[in-house]
Amino acid sequence: MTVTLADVAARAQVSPATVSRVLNGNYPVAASTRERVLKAVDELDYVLNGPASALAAATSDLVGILVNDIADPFFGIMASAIQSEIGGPGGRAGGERLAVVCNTGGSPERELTYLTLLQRQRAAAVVLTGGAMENAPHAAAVAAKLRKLSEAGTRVVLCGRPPAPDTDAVALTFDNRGGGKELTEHLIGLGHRRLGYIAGPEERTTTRHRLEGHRAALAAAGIEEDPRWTVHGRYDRRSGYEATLELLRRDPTITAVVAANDSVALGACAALRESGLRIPEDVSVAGFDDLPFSIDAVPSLTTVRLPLAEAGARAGRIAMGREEPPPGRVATARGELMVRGSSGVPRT
Amino acid sequence: MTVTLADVAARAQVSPATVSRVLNGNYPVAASTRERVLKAVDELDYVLNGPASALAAATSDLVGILVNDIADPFFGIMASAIQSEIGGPGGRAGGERLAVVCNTGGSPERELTYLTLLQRQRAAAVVLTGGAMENAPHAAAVAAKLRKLSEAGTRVVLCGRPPAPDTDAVALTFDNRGGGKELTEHLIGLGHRRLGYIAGPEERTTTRHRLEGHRAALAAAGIEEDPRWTVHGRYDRRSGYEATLELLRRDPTITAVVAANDSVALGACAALRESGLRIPEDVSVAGFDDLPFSIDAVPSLTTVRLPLAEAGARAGRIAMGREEPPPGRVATARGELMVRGSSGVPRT
DNA sequence: AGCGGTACAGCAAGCGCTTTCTATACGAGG
DNA sequence: CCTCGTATAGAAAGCGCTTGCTGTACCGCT
Repeated sequence: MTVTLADVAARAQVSPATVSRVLNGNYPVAASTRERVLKAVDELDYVLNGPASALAAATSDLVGILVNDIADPFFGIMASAIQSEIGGPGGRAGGERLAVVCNTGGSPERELTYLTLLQRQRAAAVVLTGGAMENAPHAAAVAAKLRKLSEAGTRVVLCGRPPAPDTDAVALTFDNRGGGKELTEHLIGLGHRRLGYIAGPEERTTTRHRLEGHRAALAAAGIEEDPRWTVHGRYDRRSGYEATLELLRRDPTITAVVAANDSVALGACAALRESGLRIPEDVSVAGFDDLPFSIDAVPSLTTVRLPLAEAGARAGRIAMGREEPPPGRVATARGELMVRGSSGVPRT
Repeated sequence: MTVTLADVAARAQVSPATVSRVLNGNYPVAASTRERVLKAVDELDYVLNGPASALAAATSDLVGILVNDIADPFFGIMASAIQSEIGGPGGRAGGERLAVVCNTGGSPERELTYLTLLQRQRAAAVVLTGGAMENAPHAAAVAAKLRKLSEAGTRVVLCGRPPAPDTDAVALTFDNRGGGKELTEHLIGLGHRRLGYIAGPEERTTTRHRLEGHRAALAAAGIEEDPRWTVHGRYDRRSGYEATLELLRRDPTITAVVAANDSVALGACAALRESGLRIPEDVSVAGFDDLPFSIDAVPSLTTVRLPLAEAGARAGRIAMGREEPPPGRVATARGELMVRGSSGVPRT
């Protein structure tokens, strides 16, 4: 029924071993033989059996990319960059690899299950993107899994995620804390003293770091934070909308809203506008990430640009063993403050 | 080194066959034995070898999802919906499947290569999303590939993509033509007579269908189209920005810009605004897709909502054999016109 | 002419699992 | 008490490929 290596070998009048070597191309094969084999492959329309070769060679060409939310461009951009370096089809790399994107939906169990699935497939590498859960048992479980994966020869890279202690995973992190601090400093510099903060989900490293940066800036400026000024939500627009309304309810005198990310910031803008407030005349708004649509908002969003594509590309190269891991296995990329129209001097 | 089925069997004092049966759970195994095996699996931290079982069973639990651009929420939303139904970890489905998202970047070769890779992995199902290339040789090559996949038992589903002739792929298409027509009719109804159109890349079914709908509406209203009014570009914001500038240069008197999709529309808005034109007082703008950010634009975007998530979910279920394919293997979903702030009555 | 070396090609032993077929044990029916 | 059906476990034959090792020419050299 299906064509096998043996069929090709028979047709080319060589042994299966030779066909395998032609296909893998790491062993000397005479040009004439190679040609005969290739011709047979073509005529028979032969397709290698992936599982069989993975089994025999004890390696596979699968590379897993874990993302929290595939519908969120934040992850899409990173995934795209990673994938382009993985080589996949069309990539610069030689051996074709199947880069697979797995959507965890931010759920710890799914994250773990995907890691197991990847381990089961004997993946060549795994890249985990985005913030990690701060739940201790889960973090430990993930760390254990990552250790197992490394042991089995799977390269593990964290992209936009803090280092995982007790593993030999390479981490390319973002300086979320520094970015958050800089952003809030900018607002304080403009004269803002009452700033609302819409944080992401709790138990997320990204959430915590950005919030810490924000608070550090407030503290440095001698501003005492009012607990009413912080609201937690999800990393989406809807959440930003609702949280802003809540913020306005709690303290209508705030002059700035700092959002967990750009999507949230957009939701915040919508809520402010519907509440009859002008941006930035009445309230300034700031986001985080600088996704492509942020510059198109009206007014365009003041935010912190994260080198998503660069980090992804680097993560991909490291995962492929095409670039040396950074010294100490950890590298931190800084964000860049993008001051745009949504932030201004507060009314006095 | 690595734990195998045999190790588990030894530890549980049973034969490898029994362990396999416990793990696959389709053969009667005494409760006491099962428990013993499960305990051994747990103690040894055993993980099934995917390739080996795929080889032996001649099936795999991989499901491929092909997308044109993973960084584009249009695909992200569909992929997310598909994946949630595939079962993956956490899904409602029983057997765990690895849903993998492959990013073709809109390149025909990559599309083909990914299909081969998936074929090589003996994927259980493949879902192709988004518009197809209209390049004849390529379309034929893809159709041939899809036929091969079907023959090999891989279920093939097209989501948001026109049917592939001569294959038994199930197609869930969007009525891009009808949506385009309705959108333009709306603008004409408002009084517009000179409408610019920013189309997507040529040789893309989506592009062609939307454009055809637009033209059908013009024709029906007796408006003769000026060739200067159509500009082709990519499906991204940047392209919309540039195309709009070009449109304005060619004919500064247009009163409406219809974009290939929402991202393009946003770019168009930016260009118009920078050109000192108000939306919709001076120029109306319309998009397509109704992505989440479209409602947040200022003014919010008039567009055509496509049931991305619904179609994706259905495609996922069909791919899993959990839902009957539509009669005739083809179903078409209509878009819904969303009239919002970006379209209005033209100046007279 | 005889020798070692090089360049290929083939043999055969698995890789770790699934599954068909066969064996065993037990309770029920005659 | 013997036979038979039922329930459960094991033996063993692959699945299709890779790869270490073993030939076998053929070349250049002394």
